[in-house]
Amino acid sequence: MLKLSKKVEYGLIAVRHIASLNNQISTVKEISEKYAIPSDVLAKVMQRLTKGKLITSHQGAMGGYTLARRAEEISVMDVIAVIEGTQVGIAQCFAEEPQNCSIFHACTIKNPLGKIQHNLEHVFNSMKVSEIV
Amino acid sequence: MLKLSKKVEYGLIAVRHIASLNNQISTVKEISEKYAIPSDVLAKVMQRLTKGKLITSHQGAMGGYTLARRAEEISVMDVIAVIEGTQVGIAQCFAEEPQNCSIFHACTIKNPLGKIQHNLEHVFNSMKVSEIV
DNA sequence: TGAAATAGGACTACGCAAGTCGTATTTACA
DNA sequence: TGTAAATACGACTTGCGTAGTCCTATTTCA
Ligand code: SF4
Ligand code: SF4
Repeated sequence: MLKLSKKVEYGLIAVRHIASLNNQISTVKEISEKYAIPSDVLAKVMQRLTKGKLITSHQGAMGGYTLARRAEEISVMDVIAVIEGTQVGIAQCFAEEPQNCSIFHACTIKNPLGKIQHNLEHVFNSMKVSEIV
Repeated sequence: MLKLSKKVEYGLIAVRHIASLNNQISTVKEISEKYAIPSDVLAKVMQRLTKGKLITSHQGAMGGYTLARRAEEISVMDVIAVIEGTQVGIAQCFAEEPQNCSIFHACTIKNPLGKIQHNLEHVFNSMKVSEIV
C-alpha cells in the first residue's frame, strides 16, 4: 500500500546512473550488474523509458542508452508516468474515471484526499533527476 | 500503485461520519447503508479502529461506536497506521527492515526517496479528522 | 559472419486487496 | 427471561497486480 513499484525504482536508478556519467552510453548489462537488478526486468523498464522518450536507445553491438533530455528536464513524475502507463492517484477516483468508484456519489473524503493528491503530484513533479545524482 | 486501500478509505469515512455527528453513537449498519459500503468489510475496519483505541465500541442492542478521542486529536496517519498494521513506506526499505531489500547496499535513490517519504508522513500526520468534517 | 546489444511477447509464481460467510458474544428492553 | 440488535472474529474465495523468468527476433559493429 502506497508503495512505488520496483520497476519505477529500477527506472530511477538507471536514469540517475546515466546522468551521473554525464550521459555516457550505458548498457542494461552494466547497470543490472552494478546495482544487482534482474537484467530482464531492467531491460523492459528501459524499453518503456525509451518509448516514453525519456531516454534514447542505441541498438546493436556497442549500443546502449543515453538520456533524451537534460537531467534537469526529467522529473521523478516523468519516470513514474512513463513506466506505469497509468495516472498516479492515491485513490481510485484520482487514478481512473471518478465514476468507477461505486461510492463516489456518497464519498465525503475525496476533497481532503484531493489535497494530499495535489501535494504528492507537486513533490514528484518538482524533483528532477539532476538533483538526485 | 501508491493507492490507499479501500479499508483505509472506509475507516476515514466512518470516523469522519461520527465526528460530523458530534460523536453521537453510530452503528455499522447506519454507516454502511449511508455510504454504500459493504457492511462486513466495514465491520472489520471498525474493529481494528477499536483495537487501535481511536474509537470505542458499545456492544449489544442500541450499541455502536463513538470516537475515543477528540476529532482534533485523530490524524489521517493514525487511521492508516491502525488499519494497516504495518508502517507506511513508499519503498520497501521504509516500510520494513531496510536489509530486506536485496539492493539496499547499492541503491542510490533511497536518500531522495526518503525526502518524499518524510513529506508524505508530514502530510498524513498533520491532517486531522476535525479538518475534514 | 558472429558477437553484443536492444525489442518484445508469453508465461509463471506469489502476495495482497476486497469481499463473503458463518458463528459466537454482548446487552437493552419488552 | 427471551429475543432482537448489535459487536467480535476467524476462515474462506476470488481477482488482480507485482516481480520475475524464458524465449526469440532484430539491429549493428567489428
Ligand atoms: S470517491 Fe471516495 S471512496 Fe471512491 S475512490 Fe475517491 S476517495 Fe476513494
Ligand atoms: S533500498 Fe532502494 S531499492 Fe531498496 S527499497 Fe529502498 S529505495 Fe527501493
